[in-house]
Amino acid sequence: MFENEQRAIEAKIIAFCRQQDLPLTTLKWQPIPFSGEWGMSTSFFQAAADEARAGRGQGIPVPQRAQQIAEQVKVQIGSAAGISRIEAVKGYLNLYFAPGEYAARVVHTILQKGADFGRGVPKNERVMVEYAQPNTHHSFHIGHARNALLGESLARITEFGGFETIRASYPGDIGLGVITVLWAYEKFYKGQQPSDIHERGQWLLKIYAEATRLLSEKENETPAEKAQREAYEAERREMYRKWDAGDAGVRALWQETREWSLEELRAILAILDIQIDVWFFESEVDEPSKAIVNELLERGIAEDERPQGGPVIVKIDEKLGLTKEKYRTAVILRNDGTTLYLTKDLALAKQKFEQYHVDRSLYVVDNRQSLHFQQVFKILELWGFPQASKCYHLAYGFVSLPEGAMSARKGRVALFKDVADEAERRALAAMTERTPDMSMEKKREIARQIGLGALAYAMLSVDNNKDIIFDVDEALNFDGHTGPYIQNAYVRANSILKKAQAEGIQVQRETSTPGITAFEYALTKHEIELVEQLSRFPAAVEQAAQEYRPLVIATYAYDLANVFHSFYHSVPVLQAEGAQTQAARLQLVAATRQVLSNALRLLVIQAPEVM
RNA sequence: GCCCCCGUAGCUCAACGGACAGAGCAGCAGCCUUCUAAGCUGUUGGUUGUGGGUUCGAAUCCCGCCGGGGGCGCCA
Repeated sequence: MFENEQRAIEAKIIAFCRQQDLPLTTLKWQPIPFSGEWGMSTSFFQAAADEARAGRGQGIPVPQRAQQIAEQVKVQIGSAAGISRIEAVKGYLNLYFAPGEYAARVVHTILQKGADFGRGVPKNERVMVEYAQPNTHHSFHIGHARNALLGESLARITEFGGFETIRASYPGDIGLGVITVLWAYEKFYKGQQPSDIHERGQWLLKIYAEATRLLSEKENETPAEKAQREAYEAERREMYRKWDAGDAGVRALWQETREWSLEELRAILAILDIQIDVWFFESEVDEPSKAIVNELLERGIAEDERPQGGPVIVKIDEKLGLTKEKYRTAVILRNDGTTLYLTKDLALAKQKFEQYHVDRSLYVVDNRQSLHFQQVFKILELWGFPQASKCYHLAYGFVSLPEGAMSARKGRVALFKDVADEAERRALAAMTERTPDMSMEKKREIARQIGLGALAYAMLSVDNNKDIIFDVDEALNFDGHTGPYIQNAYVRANSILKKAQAEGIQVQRETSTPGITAFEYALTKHEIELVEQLSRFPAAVEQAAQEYRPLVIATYAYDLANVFHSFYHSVPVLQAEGAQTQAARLQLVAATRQVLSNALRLLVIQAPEVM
C-alpha cells in the first residue's frame, strides 16, 4: 500500500550500493515481525554473501558484513517521508512507519474504495474455474461441498484478483454408475419418487447401493446366485447399449431422473450462494469427443491398436522422450469405439480454449485424479495448445468420516443437506438465548448464515492438499478458529457503528478531503496492529490469486478478526476521550467492518448484521 | 516396480529460504452494572519423522531411509 515511499527508499539504497560496488539490484521487503511495531524491513545477507563469493568480503563473516551494510544504508537514507524511525539490527534494516500518518491513509483508502478495497489490477487474462462436478443420480454429500466451496472461493479470488473469471460446472450425468441406477429403478421402483427434492437424491443413492450389492460377486456364491447376478449384469449392459443408441424409453427415464438430481444440485448451489456461468454435461461432450480422437491420430500423437483388438492410446512418456515411466500410456478410446473420461476432458479443454477463449483453465477436482490431469495437460501440450502450461489442477484431499471413507454402498455418507440443517439448528439454539427479541424468520436466516459460515470455514481453512476427516462437532463448532468467530467480529464492528448512528454521531463514510481522518494522538498497540492488518489485505488477495489458495484469505480473515476482537476488548470507541479520537476510531471500525466483509465474501461466507 | 501427496505441541492445523516455529481445540487460572462473553487476558505444552547435503541462514530446497495416504492402458 505504500509503494511510493518504498520505491523512493529503494532507489536510495540501490544507488548507494552501486556507488559502493555492492552486488545488490533488487530488494525483498517484508513486514517487521515484531508485535506492536509497524513497518517494513529488508536484509543484506544476500549482498554480503555475494560479495564474499566474489572475493571482496575482506574475510568478514556474512552476518557481520550484512550488519555493516545495514548501518551504512541507514546513515545514507537519513530520514524519509512517513518513516518515523530507522534501525539496523542483525543485518536487517527496519523502517518504522509513522503510525498516525499511515493509519489515516489506510483507513481513508479503505473507506473510499469500499467493496473494491483489495481488488487486484486487471490481469487481462480470462480464467475458467471448473468445479461442482457431482455425478447425477446420487446425492450431494459433504465431499461435494468441499469441492463447491473451494471452487467458488477460488473463482471469487481470481475474479477479485483481477482475472476475468468464468464459473463452470460439469456434472457427470452419464456413465456406468448412472446406468446402474436406471436399471435398478426401472426394475424395482418404477413410477415411485419422493416429493422433496432433497430426498430424491438420497433415495437414488439408496437404489444405487442396493443395485451395487445385487451386481457384485458374493463370497461362496451358489450357482443360482451367480446366474442371477449375471442376468442382472446383462440387463444393465443392455440398458447402457439402449441409452447409447438413443432408445426413447431409456432416454426419457434418464432425462427425468437426471432432472431430479440437477434440481437438487441447483438448490444446493443456491443455498451456498453459487452462480454457475456455464454448464457442461458429460453426456453432451460424449459425441464431440469422438472427433478429437481422429484428430490426435492424424497428428501422430495417438496410436491405433484397434486392428490388433486394442484401444486407441497415447504413449505420453515416449512422445515426451522420457525414459522413466511418469505420465505413462493413456487410453483415449475403447476398442468398442466408446469414449472415456480422458477423451471427454480433452474435448472439453479444446472447447474451453477455442469457444470460450480461456487463457487459464483451472480444475477443482480431488487429488486422486492427479495422474489423470497430468495426462490431460501433457496431451494438450503435445497437441500444441499454448494454454496447456496455464492449466492447473487444484487437487484437494478427500473428505472422509471419523468412521472411515464415505461409502454409498455401506450407507455411510454425510449428506450436505443434513449437515447444513444440523448447522442451522445448532446456530438457532445459540441465537435463541442471545437475541430473544428477534423474529423467528430473521433468526432462521441468520442461523443459516452462521451454520454455513462454520461449514465453509472448516472446509477452506485447511490447505487444499490435506485430507479432511469430517467431524460434525468440530466443523460445527462456533468458537475459536471458525467462521462464526470472524462473523462475530463483523457483527461487533457493525454494532458499534449502529450505536454511533443511533446516538447521532457522524461517521464519515467517505472523505474526499485527505487528512480529515486524523489519527493525531498516541495510537494504542491494538490500533496499530489493526491498521497494519487492514493494510495487508490487498497483498493477501494477490497471493491467494497467484497461488490459487483460498487458505491465504481464510488465515488472513481470522488474523484480522483476532486483532479486532482484542482491539474491541481494550480500546473504547464510543467512550473514547476526545471527539477527535472517537471520530478516528469510528472510522477505523468502519474500515475493519469493510475489510471483514470483503474477506468473508471471498470465503463464500455471509456477514450477518447481528448474531 | 514406478509416480504423486503428507509427516510440525496430546488432537486438528498454520508459517513469500529469513529475526525467538504460531493458532485453535483439549487442560489450568482469571474477566460480563461500561460499544454483543460465538469474546478477552494469562498459563502448560516442540530436538519440525530420521540421517546427510546446499546456503550467511532450512519446517521450507536436494538426496537416502522410516512411517501414512492416493494412483498406475480400455472406471469416473
